[in-house]
Amino acid sequence: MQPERQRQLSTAEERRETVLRTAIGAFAARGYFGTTTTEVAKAAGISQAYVYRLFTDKEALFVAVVEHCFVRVRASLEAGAAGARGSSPEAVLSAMGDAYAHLISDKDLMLVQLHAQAATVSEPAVREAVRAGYARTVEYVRGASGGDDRQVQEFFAVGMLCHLVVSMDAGAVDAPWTRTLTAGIRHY
Amino acid sequence: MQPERQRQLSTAEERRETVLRTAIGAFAARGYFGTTTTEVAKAAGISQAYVYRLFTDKEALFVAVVEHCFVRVRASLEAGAAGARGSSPEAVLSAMGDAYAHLISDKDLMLVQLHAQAATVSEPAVREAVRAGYARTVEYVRGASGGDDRQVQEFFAVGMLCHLVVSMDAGAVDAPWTRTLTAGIRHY
DNA sequence: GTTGCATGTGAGTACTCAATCACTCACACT
DNA sequence: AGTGTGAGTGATTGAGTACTCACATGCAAC
Repeated sequence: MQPERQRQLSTAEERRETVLRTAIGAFAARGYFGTTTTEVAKAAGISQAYVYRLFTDKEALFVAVVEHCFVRVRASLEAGAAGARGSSPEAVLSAMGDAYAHLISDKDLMLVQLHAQAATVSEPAVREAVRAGYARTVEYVRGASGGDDRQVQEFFAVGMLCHLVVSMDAGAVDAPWTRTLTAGIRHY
Repeated sequence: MQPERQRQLSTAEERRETVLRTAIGAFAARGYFGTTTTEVAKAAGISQAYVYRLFTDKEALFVAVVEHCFVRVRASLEAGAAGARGSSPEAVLSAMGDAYAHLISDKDLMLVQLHAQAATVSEPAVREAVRAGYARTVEYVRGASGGDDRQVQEFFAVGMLCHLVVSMDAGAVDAPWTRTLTAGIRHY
């Protein structure tokens, strides 16, 4: 027998990544204030006490989750843009929008962004993370698409409208007003 | 002396209105989960116990606050539209946007809307209130402006972008990315 | 002025939450 | 086998939390 990987303990770094991944699902439903560290621990399959060995406190945990979300969003935009390199700004923005629509077909990622935006008001650390996340994302979208201010702004405005539609689950309501708001918004 | 109003006790209905008005400021900072009923009581100048005589529970209180916000938003849009009656859809939408910008120069109203949107995910009663609020608002904007689906959708997309900008306090950050996001967004 | 009812509160209850700590166990290395 | 270190947990704590209830007070009508 080879000395194949058989240990039952993970490294702290692996655990941290597991927590970041699974905590998205936990925070998605009830946000920063409404989600307990016990729920996060359960989602990651560890004890609540151990959460505090991996992250200094609940705020640091949430901030790490938010940063993780922004990284994933950017990765998805990059993948989308890669398929339309050299095209017109409109085409690149459309490809990015499409990639993003795929990314958030699982709603949790988007919901965490929404909750982070709300928590921003009272939690300075979260505000810094969200600002930094949008700063990088806006500049990336501008650079990769070559679009002007107007186009980039519209890209994010539509993204925000998307957040509204998803949070209300407007897709589940068939009415003129939901059709107006969701018109042309891709979802998979 | 006339029998002028001199009583020190309010009617329950008056108190309820006071609570709705002042609770906006309380909920604005930390949202549904993060705000305590004690804070709401303090803001209204009554005891925490009495909050529960005026509203059946915290959820009903928050829902009432959210509905109150939507009423105020609609009133402000109506006032804006009144000043541009008979003009082109673009002009009416612009007047509405201007009225809304004035309304939310005090950020609390907008922040409550944002927090309500977030709470929507896990609180069905809040979801219903938010859906009903947007349903009426979308139809009002459509009817009063005479704009088509595309214009109405953009009106709300810009509104959502506005929420993002205010929640992050992007106006306080002077950088290319904030200038891109806030370009053309009125604030007073 | 006393009766009846609505307004309003102080002092709780039962519970949950973030955070801590003493502790056990797994593993690599000698 | 022995030892040092990092992974991981059960039990607990102290500070809130939503919500309740017995009781007080204001006020109008008779």
